[in-house]
Amino acid sequence: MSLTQQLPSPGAGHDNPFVIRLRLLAGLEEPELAALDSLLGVPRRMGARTEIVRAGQRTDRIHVILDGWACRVHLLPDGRRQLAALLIPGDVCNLDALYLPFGETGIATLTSCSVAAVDRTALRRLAARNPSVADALGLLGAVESRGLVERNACLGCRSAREHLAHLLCELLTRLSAVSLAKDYRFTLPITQEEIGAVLGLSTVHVNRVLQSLRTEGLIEQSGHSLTICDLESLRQEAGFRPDYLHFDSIDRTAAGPRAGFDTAPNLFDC
Amino acid sequence: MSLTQQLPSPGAGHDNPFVIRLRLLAGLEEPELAALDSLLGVPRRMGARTEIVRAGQRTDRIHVILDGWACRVHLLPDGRRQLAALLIPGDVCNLDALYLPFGETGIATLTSCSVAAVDRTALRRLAARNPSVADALGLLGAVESRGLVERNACLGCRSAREHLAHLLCELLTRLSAVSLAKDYRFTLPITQEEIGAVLGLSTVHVNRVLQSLRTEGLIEQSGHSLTICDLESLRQEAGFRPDYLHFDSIDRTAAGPRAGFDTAPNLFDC
DNA sequence: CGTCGCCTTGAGGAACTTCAATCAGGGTGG
DNA sequence: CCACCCTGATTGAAGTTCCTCAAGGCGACG
Repeated sequence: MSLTQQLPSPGAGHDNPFVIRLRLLAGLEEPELAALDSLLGVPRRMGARTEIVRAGQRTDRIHVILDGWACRVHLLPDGRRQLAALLIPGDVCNLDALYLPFGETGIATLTSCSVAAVDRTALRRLAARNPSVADALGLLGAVESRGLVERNACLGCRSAREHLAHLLCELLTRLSAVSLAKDYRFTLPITQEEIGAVLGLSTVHVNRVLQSLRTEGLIEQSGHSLTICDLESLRQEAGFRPDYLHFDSIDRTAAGPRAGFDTAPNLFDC
Repeated sequence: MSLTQQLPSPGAGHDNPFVIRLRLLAGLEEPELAALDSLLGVPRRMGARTEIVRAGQRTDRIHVILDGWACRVHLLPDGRRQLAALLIPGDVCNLDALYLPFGETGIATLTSCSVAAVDRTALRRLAARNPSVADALGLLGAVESRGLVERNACLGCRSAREHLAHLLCELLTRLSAVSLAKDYRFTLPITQEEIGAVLGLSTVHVNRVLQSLRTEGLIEQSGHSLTICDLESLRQEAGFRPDYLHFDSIDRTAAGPRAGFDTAPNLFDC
């Protein structure tokens, strides 16, 4: 689970969580990492709750979170909003803007953030010249898509409790990968209302479910710090399988079928 | 809305709905279309409700629906299933397998289907040689991702009625693009249970909501044929905006901000 | 000390589910 | 041709989950 020991490696910008992610996910090596790092402009500091990309507006830059939390906000015509993703350091905010510079979903910070950006045409040119960059981008997109499918399943099938448990498991895993969680503890710097917007639940209900997880000893909260006391139970309840996050996709590509699926039932016999 | 008049054009396989989609979406032209068409193997005929790709198993081929309906099935560890997408002629089933040959979601036919396939490495090689193919694949992926985000919003924010109305609007639009809908009428060859698995609702509830749409004269059903009697009301209720389907992305890329978004409120002021 | 944002709690209601039974249509075997 | 069966649509009734509204509490900050 702790994938972050092999970090030390010389070169520019390797404290950069985006670089960490690319190395972990896509196995990118030195020349490409440096090229990408140099395309990223100077990080911009932004306050909490400010827009990075406004919904419906053209974007010619791909944004990357280096520090802080942000989210993708999908606005419905009548004003309701669904958070389509929580973005943590290392995450690309709007990869789809590489091909679709317009969209109904915006990007906004949740906490104060440090955000870097790449021009989309510059990135596409780099990818066209450099196949392993192209592959890395393809992988990033595919993994993002998997995450969306998983969240769909959460929204469609899972109860509020399962869904919240799933989110916490996912956050622990993702934050661990960029060294932002230790000993099952991490900072959860967002409000219950925002959690509700991710889960498709009301604030009140999020509160009650969190509370029940707390009183049952599955998690502990103090201030903005959350610790998962019983990961195994939480994972079990959530039906959480970290595979879809693909923090180890390199070996995976060469591996055999996944454990637990060898005897998977026919799709229509369940 | 009828985007399919300019079809006549010489060349191989242009009755192929996949080719139609690629032309519409990515503006691909003759040499690339022919190259793609030649990579696609001989279409395979498959019966209704059979697996195309089993969840958890390695896939080295990208599948394309040429005829019939299929779906992406996401299995939860405990056996519940969520349909992550309905696939109609012209749709790519598992584009993400280009980069991630393993996954927790399978592909299965719903009706009898004709399905073609490409080897993933062959396709990647073609993309590496041919930038406009690479762009087309990128676009396909981005559009798919947009669809997932929209469905997330449906599952998270919209009521059963809104969600169903949204699905019907979406289907009309997508089917129209491949000439499978005429006069607001199309064939809906799937059961209410399957609709429920898409919407995250029980069969019984789907039945009741469909019924209310029918009695209010918004839609008509006879056998497997569905006609939308009052598209405007349906669209209004659903909050449906076809933009995310990107059937016209070429012009869109060059266009200004979208209508209705110029005055979009701040993400946090709603 | 007052205010503001956020968490918490209670009560009542709406949306949706589950269970169970019935109905309608199409195909099959006799 | 008819009895049978199987799938899928339909209906009713009872129960859960989650929502809305509304009020308090608590800590941070000016």
